[in-house]
Amino acid sequence: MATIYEVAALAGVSPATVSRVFNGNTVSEEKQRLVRDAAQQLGFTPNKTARRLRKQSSEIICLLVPDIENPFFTALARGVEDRAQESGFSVVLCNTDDDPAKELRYLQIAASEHMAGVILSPASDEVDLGAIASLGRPVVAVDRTTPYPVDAVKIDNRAAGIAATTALVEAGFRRIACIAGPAGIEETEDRYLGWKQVVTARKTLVRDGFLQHANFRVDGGRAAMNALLDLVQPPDAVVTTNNLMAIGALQALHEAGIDPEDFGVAVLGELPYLLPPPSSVVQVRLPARHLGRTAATMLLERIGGDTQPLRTVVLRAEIARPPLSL
Amino acid sequence: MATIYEVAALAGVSPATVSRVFNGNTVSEEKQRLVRDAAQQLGFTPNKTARRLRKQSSEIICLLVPDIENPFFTALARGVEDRAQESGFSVVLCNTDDDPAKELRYLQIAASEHMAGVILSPASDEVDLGAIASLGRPVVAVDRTTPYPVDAVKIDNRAAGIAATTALVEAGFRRIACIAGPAGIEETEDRYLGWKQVVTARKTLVRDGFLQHANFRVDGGRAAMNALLDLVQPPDAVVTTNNLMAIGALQALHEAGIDPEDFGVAVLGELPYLLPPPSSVVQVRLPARHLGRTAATMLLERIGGDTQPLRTVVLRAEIARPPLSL
DNA sequence: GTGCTTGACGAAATCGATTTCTTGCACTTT
DNA sequence: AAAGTGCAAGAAATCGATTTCGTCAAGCAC
Repeated sequence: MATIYEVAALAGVSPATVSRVFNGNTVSEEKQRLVRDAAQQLGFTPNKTARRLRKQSSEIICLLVPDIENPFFTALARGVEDRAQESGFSVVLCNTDDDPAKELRYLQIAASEHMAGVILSPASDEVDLGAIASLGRPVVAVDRTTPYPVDAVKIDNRAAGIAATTALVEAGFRRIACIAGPAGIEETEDRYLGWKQVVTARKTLVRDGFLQHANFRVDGGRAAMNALLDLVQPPDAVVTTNNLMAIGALQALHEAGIDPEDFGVAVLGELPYLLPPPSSVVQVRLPARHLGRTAATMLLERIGGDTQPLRTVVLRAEIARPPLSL
Repeated sequence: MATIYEVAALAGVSPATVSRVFNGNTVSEEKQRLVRDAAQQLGFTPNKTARRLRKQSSEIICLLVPDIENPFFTALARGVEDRAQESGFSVVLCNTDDDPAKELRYLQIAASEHMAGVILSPASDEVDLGAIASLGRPVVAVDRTTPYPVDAVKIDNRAAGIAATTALVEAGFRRIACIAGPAGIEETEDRYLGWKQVVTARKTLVRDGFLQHANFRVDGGRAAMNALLDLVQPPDAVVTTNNLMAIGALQALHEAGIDPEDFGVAVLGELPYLLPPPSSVVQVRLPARHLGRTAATMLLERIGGDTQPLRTVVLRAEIARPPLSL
């Protein structure tokens, strides 16, 4: 890899001039040409590490998501990536497994790697954004918020919960349960509140045990569904607060030999790659990609020096009935 | 962020000593303690950028995949990540969209960022590994190989194709078509050859048009399936060479009102999150995660200075019949 | 006691860019 | 003509670590 010094030597100028050529500063036409020719000839690419050390910043955005295998988050990542590319930034995607320790570790890396900013879906309320914050690096929370004063992009989770539940009520179901995520995660908490609001307002039957907490994964959804089916008076429909848990719930229904046409299922999120789902499945589409794109836009604005007051952007989910893209 | 100089000043030693403490060199007990205390007190973390500039290398692995939204590749990424973590390495995940230009761009970034090594699924045969290679950074090709002399981990694609097709034959299907990926990609080429070998050996009926090429995505699979169904004498079964195309094919079947029980479908790959697939769907499990883990292991060995001759590890796919994990 | 080895450790060079000073020259301005 | 202004461009400092080199003292052999 050629260095700026070799280019300078070949072009017969000082290294400073070479740097100026590549950073848009005032250099005479004459020397510009000399430098560019020399650079071309040597196949010179500026060394990012050296530049970063000097400038104390880079063109890399760190994206922290809890589960890279969840299509919701990969779609979100695509949104971030597309937007970042447009501005010449690269994205580093890191998987936290919803583990605060891993999360902290990546945040420290982001800091010591001089990354330009961080977009994250916090694993818990206790995220320590101290290190990043003290460096003055911008942070945008996405999908979930944090107690720290940072910009955020989220979904109107309660409205989504309301929409999903209402759809089930209107489809004629009267004993609607809810499979929510782990207690304490705001995102799922709000969705569950949406459910609660509707079942209360519509005076549908709610029994003890109709609210199940599960981890966000397929197995959690399945276990929760089984628990619901084991109730003395089981529900006739269920709202699941994320996509993977819905899959688990549908699997459990299938195993129990229940015809999905007879059991209402509403999902907050999309069922990825699903073959025609039973027509009673209601999907509330979460704009994952758009969420990512918006977060990236906000982050880039901050990186660019924008100092307007903190913002929280709330995106609305749209309800979709099957057959969706079919 | 505290620097090594501040720590040195506080501990009353030279910066060199501080560095030595954190790099396992000979330092007296006494000063070790002094330095560690000082570091602790200041919350010192070594600046990775400076270190990288000096050492001309980092602890970051670059992983290039063609489609981050394909569960096959996220599983692979998990494998890489898990292994990397064990050795204290971080993984940067980049999406090439099967676009050689994007790929090249990322490879250049990997080079100028002094990343420790690269694991990639090449978008095409024309990948230019020149830049990376000339830096002496190790590269491991995964899932697909390249003409460049690098280590590789792949799947026995032909065997997988054979297994899938054979299963259909044994299930009694006699007009078996194949939906392959884009022509020219070795990975899909081999799988298709497996199909060809079996249909030839078993003398099943093969018509013009029974081999369809498609992009690797859902829409491609659907279009190909529709083309097959439009044939005058359509097939009674199909082998699809990747997971997403299978989804598309199944969608097309559904739209055409064909009962999936009557139409044989075999997939090279797993159908993610699928509700109980029609019992005639044969899935050949591709060990994606393991593929990633193996590639990471090989790369880390090279990074560690291993100079054994080039290796190509071939992993065998295992055939699975539904209901799989259900 | 002299000479030699060994080990701890400080001084200074180094990685490769960016950026601040400075210098020198051309060109106005009065 | 002297002084002031502006601008291109080189010299050198800087970012924060690692590493080479050299010094000094302790330990050991003869």
